[in-house]
Amino acid sequence: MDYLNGLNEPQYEAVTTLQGPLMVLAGAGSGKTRVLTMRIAHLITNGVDPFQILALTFTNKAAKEMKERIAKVVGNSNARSLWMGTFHSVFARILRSEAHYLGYPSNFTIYDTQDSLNVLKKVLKELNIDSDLYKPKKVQSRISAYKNNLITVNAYYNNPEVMEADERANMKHMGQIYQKYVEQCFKNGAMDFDDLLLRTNELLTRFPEVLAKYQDRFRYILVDEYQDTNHSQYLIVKALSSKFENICVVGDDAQSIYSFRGANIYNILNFKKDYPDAKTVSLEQNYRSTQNIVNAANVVIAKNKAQFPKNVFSDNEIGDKIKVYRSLSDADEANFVANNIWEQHNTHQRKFTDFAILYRTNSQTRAFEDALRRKNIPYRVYGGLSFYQRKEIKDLVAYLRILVNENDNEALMRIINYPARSIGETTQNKLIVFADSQNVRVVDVLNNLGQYAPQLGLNNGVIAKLADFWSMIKAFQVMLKTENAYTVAMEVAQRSGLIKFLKDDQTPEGISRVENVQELMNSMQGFIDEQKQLEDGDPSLSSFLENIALSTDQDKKSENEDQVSLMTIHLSKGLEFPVVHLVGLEENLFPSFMSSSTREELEEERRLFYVALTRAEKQVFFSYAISRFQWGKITDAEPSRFLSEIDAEYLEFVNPAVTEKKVFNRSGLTSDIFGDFSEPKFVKKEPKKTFNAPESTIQPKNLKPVASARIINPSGGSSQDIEVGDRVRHDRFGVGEVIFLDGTDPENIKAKVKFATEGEKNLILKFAKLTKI
DNA sequence: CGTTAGGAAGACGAA
DNA sequence: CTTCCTAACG
Repeated sequence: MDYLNGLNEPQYEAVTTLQGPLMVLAGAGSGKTRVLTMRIAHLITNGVDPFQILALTFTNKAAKEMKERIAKVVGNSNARSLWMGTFHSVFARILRSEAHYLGYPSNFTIYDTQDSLNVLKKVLKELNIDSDLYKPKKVQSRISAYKNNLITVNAYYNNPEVMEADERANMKHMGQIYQKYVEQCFKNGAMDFDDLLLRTNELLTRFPEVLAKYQDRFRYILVDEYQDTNHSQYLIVKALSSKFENICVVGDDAQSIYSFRGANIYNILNFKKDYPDAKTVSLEQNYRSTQNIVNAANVVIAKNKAQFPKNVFSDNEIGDKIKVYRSLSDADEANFVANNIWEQHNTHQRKFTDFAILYRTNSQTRAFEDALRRKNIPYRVYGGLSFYQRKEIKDLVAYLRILVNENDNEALMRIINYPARSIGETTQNKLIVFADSQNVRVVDVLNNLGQYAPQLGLNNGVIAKLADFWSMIKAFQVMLKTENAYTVAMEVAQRSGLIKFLKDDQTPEGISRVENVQELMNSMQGFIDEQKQLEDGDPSLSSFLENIALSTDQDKKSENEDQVSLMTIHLSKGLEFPVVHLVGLEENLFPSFMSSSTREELEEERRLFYVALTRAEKQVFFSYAISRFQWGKITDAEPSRFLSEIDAEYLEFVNPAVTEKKVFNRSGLTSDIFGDFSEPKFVKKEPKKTFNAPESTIQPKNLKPVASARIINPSGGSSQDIEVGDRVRHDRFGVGEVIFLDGTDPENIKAKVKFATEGEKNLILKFAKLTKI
């Protein structure tokens, strides 16, 4: 049992308490993952069948890593039979095998947020509901809230409270919309993310024999990140564990950051009420960060009211103070960060992977990408528009989805005329209207085209096109019975005309789309190979589709490349980095303007701040800008209140040096710049245009990132200095050389460029979108 | 039927 | 600024 060596006292207790309810309050960096893995290993070495252990993690990547670590202690075959994964993936798997209870096909499609939004938009249109009053996103989040609170359509109509709330919000048609949306998803054989949990609850409550089966199987249940579970997840865990009560939850109330998607911090705060016999263990020693970082984080989080009292501490070195950098603009901030990383890389022997840039919103990435790219610093952006949300990927995936579940009307309508095959809007509408009138699905009409054709009111040419299209799909389906998923997908990509269509577009965007499709094919091949090696692996197409539907950005494996990580704070949960740049510390950005109205919202923002801070091992850099380019114009900003919540003793203000003096030579300003956060008024007096240096007025497109082809979000738009003699690319005129620059007003600099093919052109830099090459 | 230009509206976080 | 949607044209 040498794996127990080296655990501290509370860790040891958490690992060796195997029976009964247990709550482990694990502060940031307190060795939580280690405790979880060792506890599972300990269960197995004490004779528990791994098959009877269910471990719910926050990401699939975490599950995978934990399994590997467990395997090292108890061996591969033992670790393999563990049930381990996210709520969504574990219960999707269970729902597939029990789908018949609910009237669902076992090959149901999983709709992501985008898919479900599309369904909703159609529902709103069909019901003739004004989408100005009923913003699809708003409607979607309300429906999500119903589902997460187990308010089914029936329950909705029996719940005057909720109905009244909707009426007060001027949304009295919500019930109608909700019902239609659920019906449509059911008809499509599809579940959205919330359904995976809601339907699991339905399964467990309506069918006692199913509940009993899984209660008996999962005798030991562990839940990681318990503070971020929602009501629906809470009930699933409660139901499954109620027989044996061997339930171990691990979490940190100070790190609850997902209430916007229904997470309920009271699940963890009230654990003792649910299980009065529960034992509580607190892991308070932080092994990750310096004392300075831990102390600063403690000071901030102490401002929150709703939390367990705790005393997180570090025995590590005291460490550097947190450096605070005040910048003039978002571009300036990005330059500071890039310079800083560059310098530390060169002088302190740090690898690029040691650095993380954490921000509140995805839209902040661009400035940093530009700055890093200009310095040739390799980086990788996590999150944002994820790979699988790209249009070209969704298009190909829609074809594949149809093969697995032809009832998936969303997928069908997406591809029926893509690439264009003359099945236009009019035809599509006729199909839909007709299918509705016959109370069948569009796919049923296609399957019985001969029978229905006379009634459709379409001419023979169009009918032939429909028949062609559908026989192609049918051929793919037949092929799928004998060939593997990769072969079929390749055939689909080619025969559907998708690849050809994409290849016709020779713009850099078009080329990258083809590469993306190629990348999807590669990842599919990789998935198949991986699954084949697993004893219980499933290399089928439907398995692949489920995998990508539930994949997270963290799940994508890093290539072991030396790259700076860029991500939102939400995505950084559970990760750690030697050096963290926490950027955009401004009021209305962080805390977000959407979340500063109530105390609850503000406390969550503060927890988010806490999470960001505690990602760092050695060094933290804060930065904020006093003006920022957003919504197409420059906006003034004040420093975030979180900065003023940290005692000055933990902070150090960095001199912003040259840029500042260049722009501000007015006396007095530079001297008190770092003084007073509480008096932001002088910030507002700053002249706005001064920040608009030439670099921010040039917006070249299609900059190829130097980092690598793996960058998730390589869309262009950047700023850079252009000088006489530079070689540049213009969207229309091609490549040329800058021969003359004219003008001092940054808004209005003209450039004379000699193009190879087009001759000399006078261009206004602001509009010309030149790319330096 | 398909493409494109132009206008309106949208932006916090994400399985 | 970007994305989405509609209107007009080819």
